[in-house]
Amino acid sequence: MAGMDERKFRILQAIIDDYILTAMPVGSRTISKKYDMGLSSATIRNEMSDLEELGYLDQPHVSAGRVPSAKAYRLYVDELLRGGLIADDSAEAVRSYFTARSRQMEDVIEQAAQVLSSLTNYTAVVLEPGGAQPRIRNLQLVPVSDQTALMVIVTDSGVVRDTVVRIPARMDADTLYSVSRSLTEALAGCTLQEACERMPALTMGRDSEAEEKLMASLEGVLSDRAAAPRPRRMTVGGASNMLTYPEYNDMEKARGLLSVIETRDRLARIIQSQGDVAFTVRIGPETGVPEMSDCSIVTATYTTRQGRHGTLGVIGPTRMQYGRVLSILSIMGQQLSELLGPEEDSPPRDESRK
Amino acid sequence: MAGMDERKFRILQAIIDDYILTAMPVGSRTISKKYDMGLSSATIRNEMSDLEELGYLDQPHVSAGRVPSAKAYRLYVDELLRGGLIADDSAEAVRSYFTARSRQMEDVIEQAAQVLSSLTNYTAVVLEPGGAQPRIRNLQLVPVSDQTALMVIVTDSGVVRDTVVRIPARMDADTLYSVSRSLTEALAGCTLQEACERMPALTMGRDSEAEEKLMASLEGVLSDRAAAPRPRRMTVGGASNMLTYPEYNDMEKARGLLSVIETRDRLARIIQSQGDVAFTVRIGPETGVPEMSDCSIVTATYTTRQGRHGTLGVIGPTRMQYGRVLSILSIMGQQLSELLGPEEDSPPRDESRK
DNA sequence: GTTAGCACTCGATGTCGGTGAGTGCTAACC
DNA sequence: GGTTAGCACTCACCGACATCGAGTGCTAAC
Repeated sequence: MAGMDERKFRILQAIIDDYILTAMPVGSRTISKKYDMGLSSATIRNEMSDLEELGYLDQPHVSAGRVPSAKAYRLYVDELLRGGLIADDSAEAVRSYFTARSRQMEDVIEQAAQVLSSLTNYTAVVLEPGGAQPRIRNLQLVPVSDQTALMVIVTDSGVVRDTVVRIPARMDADTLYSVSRSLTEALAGCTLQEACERMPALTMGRDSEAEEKLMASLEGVLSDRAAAPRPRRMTVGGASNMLTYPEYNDMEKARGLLSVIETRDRLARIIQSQGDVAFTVRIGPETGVPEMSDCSIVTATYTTRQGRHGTLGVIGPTRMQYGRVLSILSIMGQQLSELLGPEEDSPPRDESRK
Repeated sequence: MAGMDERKFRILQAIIDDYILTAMPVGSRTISKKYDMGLSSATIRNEMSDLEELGYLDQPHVSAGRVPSAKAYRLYVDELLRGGLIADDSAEAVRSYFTARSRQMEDVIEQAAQVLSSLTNYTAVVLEPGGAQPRIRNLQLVPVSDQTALMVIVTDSGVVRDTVVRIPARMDADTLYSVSRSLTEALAGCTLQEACERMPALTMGRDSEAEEKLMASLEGVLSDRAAAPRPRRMTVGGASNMLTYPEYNDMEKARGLLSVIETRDRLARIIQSQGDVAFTVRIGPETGVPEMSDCSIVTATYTTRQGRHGTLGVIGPTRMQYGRVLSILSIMGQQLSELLGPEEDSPPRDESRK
C-alpha cells in the first residue's frame, strides 16, 4: 500500500463507486463535482495520475477517464470487509422474499438461488453442503419384486440413500427384515467404507446359501456407494442477468461465460468456497477461470445442524456492488443456516424427493 | 398452397436451404448459380416476386435478397415430414456418443441433453416421462431416531418416494415393521389417493393409542404426497449455443430467450409435447412464446417400459437445420426408449439417488 | 500544495460519395 | 407465352474526412 494516503484512498473509492454505477470511465471533473471532496478537478487529476502509477487505475486511452484495476477492487473490498458490513435496508427485503415454503433441501436451495439472483441482479449459485463421511444409522431391505429389493440406508446426518439390489429368489419379506435387523445392529455407527470391510465377516456366519448370496450382492452395492459419493446438488439462478451488463456486449465473451456457468461440475468446483472463512471475494483473474477474467465471485458459507458447510455465491462483473452483495449474502447465509439449522422439533432430514 | 407449382416449390426449397446455411438474405443470382435449376436469374426473380406475394418470402429492404417467412418453413417442414426422414450419417454419431454410462433416469436425461446439444449445436431439453398415477407396491417404515421414521413407498413403476414422519416415542423397530407389513397388505395396488381414503378405516382397528397416532400422522403425509406429485425432472444443455447465431446478436432478444430457458417450470410446460405424435415442430410464432418468436422448437417422444412418455427437444433459430435435427431426434428417441425400455433383467427402477 | 488555464489527444458521431448486390421492368427471343 | 438479356434504380455498407467534446498533462500563478 506504499504511496497511498488517506486522500488518495477516498478519491479511489469515489472513482470505484462511480464506475460501479455507470460502467463508464470516470473523469477528474466528475469526481470533483459529484462527490464533493472540496478539491478542484486539477488536483484530482494529479492524484489520479499517481493512482495510475501505483497500479490502481487503468486508462483505456489517453482522452478517456480512468477505470479501476483489479488491484483497486481488491483494496476496496478489503476495506469493506475490515470495516464490517454496512447495515443495508435489504435485510428486510431478504426476509420478506425468502419465506420458506419447505424445508426440503432441494426446494430451499432452488428458492435461495432464485431470490439471491433477483435481489442482486447478478447470477446466483447455491451449493448443497458437502457431507462429511456419513455414518450408518439404519439399514433396511424393502422388497420390490421377487427378484429385487430396495436397500435403504439412513445416515446420522439424516440423508437417505437407496439402491436397488438383486436378491435370491424365494426370499420373503420376513427374512429380509431379519437380515436387515442384524445388519443394522452390526453396522450402526460405521461409515460406508467400514461397512464394506465388515461385510465379509458378517457373511461367514450365515446359515443358508441364499443369505450368503444376498450378503455378497449387498457388499458389492455398498462398495459402489462408498466409491462414488453422491454429487452435491446445486442450483443456478439468473444466468441471463449477465447479459444485462455492458461488459458482456461482446457475444464471444458472453458465450464463454455462460458456457462455464452451464457446465455444472465445473461451476461447482469454482464456486465451492475453500476454507472455513465466512466470505470469499475473488476478483477478475483471482477467479482462476480465463472466461471469468472480468467477473468477480463472492461466496458465503452457511451451516447445517450437522455442522456441514454449504456455499452460496454471486457471480457478477468486476464492478459489482460489493457492499450490497456482501450484506445480502450475509443475511441469506444466516437465513439458510436457520432454516436448515438446529431446530430439533423439525424432521431431521434435509433432503428428500417429493 | 394456391398458386404454388412444382418449380416455385423447388426454388423456395433452395432459398430456404441457402438461408439456413448462411443466415443472409438470398438473391436471385445465388439461386440460379449455386443451385443449378437451369433458369436464369431473371426468371428466378419473377418467381421470387410471386413467392413474396404468396407470403412465403420477406424482403428486409428493396435491394437485399429475400428471407423465408414462417409460412415458408412450415411448408418446408411439412414436406420434409411427409417425405419421411432422410437417412442421415448422424445415426452412427449418435450411437457412438450416446453410450449409456448408467440406467439411472437422472443420468440418462442429463447425458441425453448434453449429447443432443453438442450434436446439433442448438439448445437441447430432455424431459422425464410424466408418471401415470403410481400404484403402491410396498410401504415400509424405517426408524431414523426415536421420534422419527422414514416412510419408504415403492411403486409399481419402480419409483421410490420417501418422507420423514414423526412417530410416537417408544415405538420399537419390530412394531414399526409389523405396522408396515399390515399396511403393505392393505394398500398394495392402491394409488396414493386411494390409500388416503382407506387410512381412516385402517386406523380404527388398531389396538394401541400409539399406533392410532402413528396412523394419523401417516395419513397426513400420504395426503400431502398425493396432493403434490413430484415435478418431472428436466435437463437443459447448450443454452449458450443460442448466442452463436447472428439472429441473437441483439442482447435484449438473447436475454429474453435465455431467461425463458432458465425458468424451468415455464420451459417444461413449453417443451412438453402435446398428444401422441412422434414429432412436433413449432415454428416462430407457433411456439406461442413472444420471446421465442424467431425460434423453432422441435420435439420428439420416447417411451419407457411402463408406457410412460417423455419428451426430448431442440430449440434453435427458425432457420434451423430441420432435416438434421429431426433425424437426430428420431435416433435419440429410439436410443432413449431402448435404454429405458423393456429390458426385464435390469433393475426395475428408473430413478435413484447416487 | 492547490488551482486556473491551455494545448493536445483521441474516440465518438455525422456527413458524403463510391461501390455493389439485388430488384423490377421492358423488350427481344424462341 | 414463357424465358432471358439489358438496364435503370434502390439502398445498405464502407472508407474518408471533418467536427465535437470529454478528458488529460503541463505550466504558471496563487
